[in-house]
Amino acid sequence: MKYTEAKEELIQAWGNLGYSWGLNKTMAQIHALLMISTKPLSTEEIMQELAISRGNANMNIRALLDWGIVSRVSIPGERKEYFKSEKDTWSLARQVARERRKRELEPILKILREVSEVSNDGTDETKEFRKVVKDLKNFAEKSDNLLETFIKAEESWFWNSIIKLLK
Amino acid sequence: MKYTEAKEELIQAWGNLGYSWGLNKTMAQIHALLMISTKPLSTEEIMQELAISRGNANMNIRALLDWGIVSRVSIPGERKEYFKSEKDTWSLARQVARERRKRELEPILKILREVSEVSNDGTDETKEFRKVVKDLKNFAEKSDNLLETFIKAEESWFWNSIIKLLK
DNA sequence: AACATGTTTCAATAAAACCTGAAAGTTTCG
DNA sequence: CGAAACTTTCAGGTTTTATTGAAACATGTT
Repeated sequence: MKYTEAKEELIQAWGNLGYSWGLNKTMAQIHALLMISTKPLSTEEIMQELAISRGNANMNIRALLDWGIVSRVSIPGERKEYFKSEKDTWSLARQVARERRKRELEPILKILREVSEVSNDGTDETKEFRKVVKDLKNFAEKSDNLLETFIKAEESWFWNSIIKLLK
Repeated sequence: MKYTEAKEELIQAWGNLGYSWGLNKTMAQIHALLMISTKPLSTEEIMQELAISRGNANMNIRALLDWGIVSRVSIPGERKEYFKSEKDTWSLARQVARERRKRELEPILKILREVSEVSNDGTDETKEFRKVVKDLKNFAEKSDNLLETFIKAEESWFWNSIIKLLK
């Protein structure tokens, strides 16, 4: 397989995967581009490679900075801004986990805590509701702890434990 | 907090969460409804509760059946079909993990395996590309194994191991 | 067969998400 | 200051995705 073809395909696939991780397609594609680039890229270069507009490039780069998985790089003597991606897959995953925890798990936990205060009026509906919410809360809290551990863990420690688990 | 209010809020929140799990909003809301219902519901009842059309209800119920997290129930003497959700949070999570693995992780693994065959022409670009792909592949494979274990695991065994991990 | 009861499909429509490009804004430097 | 170099914003246009509702389809029942 040729390089340009492989590159094309990876960017495409990354676009889809990123999408299911809560990024959007373009965001994920910019990220893929930066992942495989040997050097930081400017907005200009990104626009060109992906054939997207300046506004689009700008907005999605900002979103990536927001997620904390891309950073600005200044090159001495140049006024343009350049961008590079965190390349270590492990830190990348940790960062994504951190964001998703903040954006998704925490809000639902908040709601679950709120609605678990529903007044018990003795009807079956309420009883069932309380039961379901309790279970969900329990699960969500366990997941939250697990995620937190993941986020804080060292790579080697984590995988070693997991490998033990898998055996 | 009153029941109807709590119910409303939970359905709303579940809609959002479900969305970030790869379901769509309505699908997730139907699911929430079935989770807290004390009895199986008919299409009619679902339409009413969520104020959605028949077509919409039908399509999303089908999608939930497809994901394997909702099942049909027939009530003797009734012609209508009723639906109920798997209520055990743990099996639910397992089922979602199973589907997402199939729908997301496997496709990207396939691509990663393909593009890792990129011919090494000695340029820096190719070198970097091969390195990145190798790392990603490694990570994706580890995740795949972990997911598989999760999917196959017994609840108690899994959480016990995790609790040990967390300590 | 005609009817009643329920389910599925799908073309049209509506809503949401996304992208563009030009204009406005900012920073740097002579 | 004023111009050049670069970045950000945002109204309007495009694409994608979700929803409706009515017609077609099934499956009994009389």
